[in-house]
Amino acid sequence: MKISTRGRYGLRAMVDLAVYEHSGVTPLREIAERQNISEQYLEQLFASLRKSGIVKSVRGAHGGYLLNHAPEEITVKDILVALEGPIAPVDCVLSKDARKECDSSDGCVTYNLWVKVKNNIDELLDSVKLSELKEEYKEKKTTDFIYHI
Amino acid sequence: MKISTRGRYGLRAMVDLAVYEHSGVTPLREIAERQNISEQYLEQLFASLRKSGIVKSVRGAHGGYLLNHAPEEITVKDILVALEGPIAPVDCVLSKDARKECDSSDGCVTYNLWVKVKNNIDELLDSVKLSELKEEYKEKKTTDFIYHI
DNA sequence: GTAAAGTTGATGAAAATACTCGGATTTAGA
DNA sequence: TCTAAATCCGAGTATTTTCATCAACTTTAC
Repeated sequence: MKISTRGRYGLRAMVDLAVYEHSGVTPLREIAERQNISEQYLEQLFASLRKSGIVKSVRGAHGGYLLNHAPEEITVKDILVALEGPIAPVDCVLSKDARKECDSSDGCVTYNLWVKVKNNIDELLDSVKLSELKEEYKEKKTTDFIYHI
Repeated sequence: MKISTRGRYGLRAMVDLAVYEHSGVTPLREIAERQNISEQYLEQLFASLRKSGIVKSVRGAHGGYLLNHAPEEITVKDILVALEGPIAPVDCVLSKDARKECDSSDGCVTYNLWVKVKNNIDELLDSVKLSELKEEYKEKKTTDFIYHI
């Protein structure tokens, strides 16, 4: 029941991208440096994010990535789903097909439980916007600054 | 963000054990047959369940396993934690030590989010008792019976 | 034209997970 | 007392997932 590094790194990178958005496109090299994540690994993650329409890319020299929507309109769930696929404790809650695969010798007594868990997580992840994490990040930076005087 | 087969199989096995509890000890062979899970794999799972004090064992011929508490007093969370370890989306929400390991170059902006997710799941899994799943199972069986007339 | 930057696919190492095997120990009952 | 049925235990294997790297290619600013 863990979020993989794809999700964790990717979310951190997205917060970083949102924070530095005002200065135009951001090349992965910068995010890699600031967040201490391998640039080539970030390439993989951003390929997924781009295909999901969460970021857009500008190719060529001085290119990089941009948010494709305002941070208020991007949820944590959007980002995690793009990176990890659907968030579900078990596959059978995702589709009828997956449910059929289920070895139903238990009559799926646990099915309702897993549905509840999935809905709970979905709702929570959907309620947190990228903009909120962005503000938190900026506050944190300020606090660090004051602290180090 | 998946529950492993340890958790899924183990939970099913526990529901089975609860349903057939009235007839005394239940050997793994029976659970394995009814639930279609390898008996040897079940041995591993029940070793964990026993060490966590959720079930107790009776060795020797005509031995088997028993619930160590009433089904009303066993929660789904108890079972999953015994089988999979602590349920947390990321390690840093589990202890101060784990948090220190965290590569804090992001100032842990995502920390609060993960704490919320963990608490949410914890609360939900804690609220569902084994007795509820047991009743669901029995209802399901009855329905199946009527349906097949 | 060239250097910077994104794009893509292949691949490999490491870790976690799922599952098996063989044998030791315990115990009820013939 | 012997045997069959169980748990108990440690190791070992196979598969899958995760993490990361590399190389070749395309696009574009200057």
